[in-house]
Amino acid sequence: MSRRMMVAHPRPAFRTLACPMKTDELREKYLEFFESKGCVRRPSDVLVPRWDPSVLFTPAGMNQFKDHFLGKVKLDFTRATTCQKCLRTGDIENVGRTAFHHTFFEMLGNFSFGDYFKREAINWAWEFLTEKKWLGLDSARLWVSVYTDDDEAADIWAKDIKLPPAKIKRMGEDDNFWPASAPSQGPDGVCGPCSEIFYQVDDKNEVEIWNLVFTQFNRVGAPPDNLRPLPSRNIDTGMGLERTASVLQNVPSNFHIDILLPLVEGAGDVCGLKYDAVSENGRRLRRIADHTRACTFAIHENVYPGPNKEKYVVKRLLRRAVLDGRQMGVKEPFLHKLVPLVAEMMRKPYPELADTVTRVAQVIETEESNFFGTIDAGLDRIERLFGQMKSDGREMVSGGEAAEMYTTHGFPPELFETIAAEHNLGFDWAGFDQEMRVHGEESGAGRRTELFQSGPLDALKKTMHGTEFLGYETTEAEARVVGIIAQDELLEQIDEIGHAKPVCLVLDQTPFYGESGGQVGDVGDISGKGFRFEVTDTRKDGAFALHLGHLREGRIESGAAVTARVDAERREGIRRAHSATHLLHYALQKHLGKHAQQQGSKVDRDWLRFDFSNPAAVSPEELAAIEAEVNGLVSRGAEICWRTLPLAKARETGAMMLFGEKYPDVVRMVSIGDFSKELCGGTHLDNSGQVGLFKITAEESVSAGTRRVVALTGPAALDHVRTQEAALSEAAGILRVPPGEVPNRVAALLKEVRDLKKELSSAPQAGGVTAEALLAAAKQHDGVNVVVAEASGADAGQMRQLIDQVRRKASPAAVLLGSAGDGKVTLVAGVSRELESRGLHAGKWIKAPADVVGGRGGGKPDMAQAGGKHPEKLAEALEAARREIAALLDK
RNA sequence: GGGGGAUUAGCUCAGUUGGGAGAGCGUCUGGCUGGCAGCCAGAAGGUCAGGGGUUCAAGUCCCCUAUCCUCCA
Repeated sequence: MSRRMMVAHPRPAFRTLACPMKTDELREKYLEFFESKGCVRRPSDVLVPRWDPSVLFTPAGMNQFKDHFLGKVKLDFTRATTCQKCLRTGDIENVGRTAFHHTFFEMLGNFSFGDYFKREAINWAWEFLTEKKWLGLDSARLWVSVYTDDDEAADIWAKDIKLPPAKIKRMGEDDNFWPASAPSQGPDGVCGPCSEIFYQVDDKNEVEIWNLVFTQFNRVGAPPDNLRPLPSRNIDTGMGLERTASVLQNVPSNFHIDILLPLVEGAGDVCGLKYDAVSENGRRLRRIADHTRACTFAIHENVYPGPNKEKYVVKRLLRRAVLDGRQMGVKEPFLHKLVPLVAEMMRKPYPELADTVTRVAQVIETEESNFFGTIDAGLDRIERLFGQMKSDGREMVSGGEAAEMYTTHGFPPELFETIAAEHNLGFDWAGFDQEMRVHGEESGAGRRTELFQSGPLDALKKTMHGTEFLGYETTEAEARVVGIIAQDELLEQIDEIGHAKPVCLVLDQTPFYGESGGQVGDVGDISGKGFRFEVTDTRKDGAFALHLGHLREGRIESGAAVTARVDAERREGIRRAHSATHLLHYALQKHLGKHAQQQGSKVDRDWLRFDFSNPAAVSPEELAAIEAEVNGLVSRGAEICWRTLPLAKARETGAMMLFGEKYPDVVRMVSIGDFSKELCGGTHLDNSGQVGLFKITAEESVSAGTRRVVALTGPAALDHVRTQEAALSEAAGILRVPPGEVPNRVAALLKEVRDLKKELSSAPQAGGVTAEALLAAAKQHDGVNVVVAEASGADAGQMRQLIDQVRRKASPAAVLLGSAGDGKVTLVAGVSRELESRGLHAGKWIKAPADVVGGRGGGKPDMAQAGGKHPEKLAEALEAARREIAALLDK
């Protein structure tokens, strides 16, 4: 993206076209046009591609086709077109400042996988842009760029399109190559030149609206001669939806198109301001609109604000937008009010947003409140800091202080600066930036995973669609070995018994369930002529089931016929837990409300963990009701069945589906009785009665707004109940009461213990020594009551109390007590406060006796404490104390 | 994944070179009082997150664990 297109401030909107094309219309026309060219229209991929570890968010239209481009999958089609929702944070600083930067945006694309190439891509782009039937843009305002030595593309623009040479600019690899600067700087791999199409708005402003990427090379190493032609050349184009809409609608900023302007103005409404495009607040409102849109989509896909990865991005976007509001004077959560408007603006292409408006708004509101809380806590801290600065005579908040407030307490520097200015104090931005750089380095630059990974399965993926799953009907089946993978390599055979690392077998078909949808993978064994392989876990890679385990006997060759046997008893437990999970999901929604949607789930052998959204802890009463509900459904013996159907049909039936989850075109729907319908690939019971018993064992928090329930089924549930029962009856036995009386008895015992403790500590004497007795033994010395005595059996606390009593009753007094026991000596000394002025110091006094017993000590002037290791010398120590106090008083 | 911070009464938090566990709010009791956080007096309430170590002595210093907050990747 070139920087020339940036404008400091968008001009106010003006409309000259009588009936400019709506954004929704543009999106539809684009897809329609490329369908007419033979492209298959595919839905937008999810915004958060959990299957792709190399990115946090979908950054471009081609992302969902990575494997297609690399020939890693068997192709069902060779031409495609999409409108893809994307999120990028690379240029986040520019959002709101320029006319064309977003975090969230949509990209219109057409793609060719070894099918059409430059000529078609260029001709069709031009046709779509200029033909009256499509966009009908004035061709005089269009010009293009091509890669410096891409004569082929330049030729097509010149000869086919008949663009004059002045309108074909040649640019270098930093502008017109993908990835940028790839020839000289890498990375190695698939790459190619590109050609950009610009629209000239006026004398000064231009907009890049379309980028055509021609992936035709494989880069190998450093130049020269490092670009090798690819046998199969691809097309990857991206047209910015918002940019093109701004051109069509003749508005100077993306933020003023029909699907964004209402949102910007709405942001003004919830902040109590009128939108003014050229003001500072205008910039803030645009940023709020953008970030809210981005977060609404991300949260819709169940990415909640959190401490790392994509969750952190959402959190940062939200807080930035809230800060903008706060800087404009808003002191209460407001962002969440914009969610319905986002859903409304995006209703045409993404109707599903409407289903989650309430939940998304609630998540945002919670985060807003948290952030306001963070700010309030920070304000207290800043108040103290300012006080300190005033007394130190400092007038500038240092970078270190600002950075600490930000990195440790989350207090935004922009707000810090504002508040400092209100107190007539400066703010050291340069120092702050420096500190943040250091912090960033300390946090370490995380290794980035390679964009295009290759694996041992790639060869298989080119020839097979995947492993056929037979596990719904059976736990045992005949199959053929199609792949053996050990140490990341595809092998023809393996005969090493007891490989240290697990080996992976791929079969053409299998009864083994690979871990997915929360259900754990199956275990069991795979055997054939002369060998046995123990399966310890089953996972999935795309449509392939990977049987992980160890060879126990013989030798396996690729192509061998095998019998695959799942541990059927374990599978039974998993089935019970999985069906019970669906029952629980239903019961939670019935008792807590529709918002109690699944957030995550783990299904193991007669054990399940279920996370769901709920604002607060589930009360014990509600929990009991939910458990009873599930057991009621179990005893009803409802039939469980499943069928496959098109995704759209499934949605119509109202089946439970997870928002933002990537579902295939044909889905499997599991129904229990007439109440539960969920899209699910897991293995289930035939009848709900087979669950046996359902027992909730825990309810806890996972993160803000999400609760977790852990439960057991079948034999495990029964075991759990029995264990609890046994513990209770054992306790009852010890207490010699019936089990029902245990709580009362324990409460009574606790009270008794507490009362006895209190009685003991408030006893007027400790170790047989009383304050009165000590007073009686007091010796007058120079008008001071001096008491030095042994208080055997008293601990330090009790001796302190005794000293206090003596001091109160016979001030002025100097008291030192000692007690011996268990190999050590404890000494405590105290003097009346008025004696401090005579130079008396308990801490100094106590040193003399402490020396005698081989210890040290110290304390405050009026009370000190010491200890030693020679109990037998206590008497000697006390004598030393008497001498010392006499000396001190005589001074 | 890394850095910083927190964890003390029901809640919000103080707690200085290691040496008597505190405040405000809330609760309870008694008294006073026409109001908007009523006022006065008194009381109850603590495994200072858990575990280990250093020390005569640890809320305080060191190590480990857990949970939470926060920034960065």
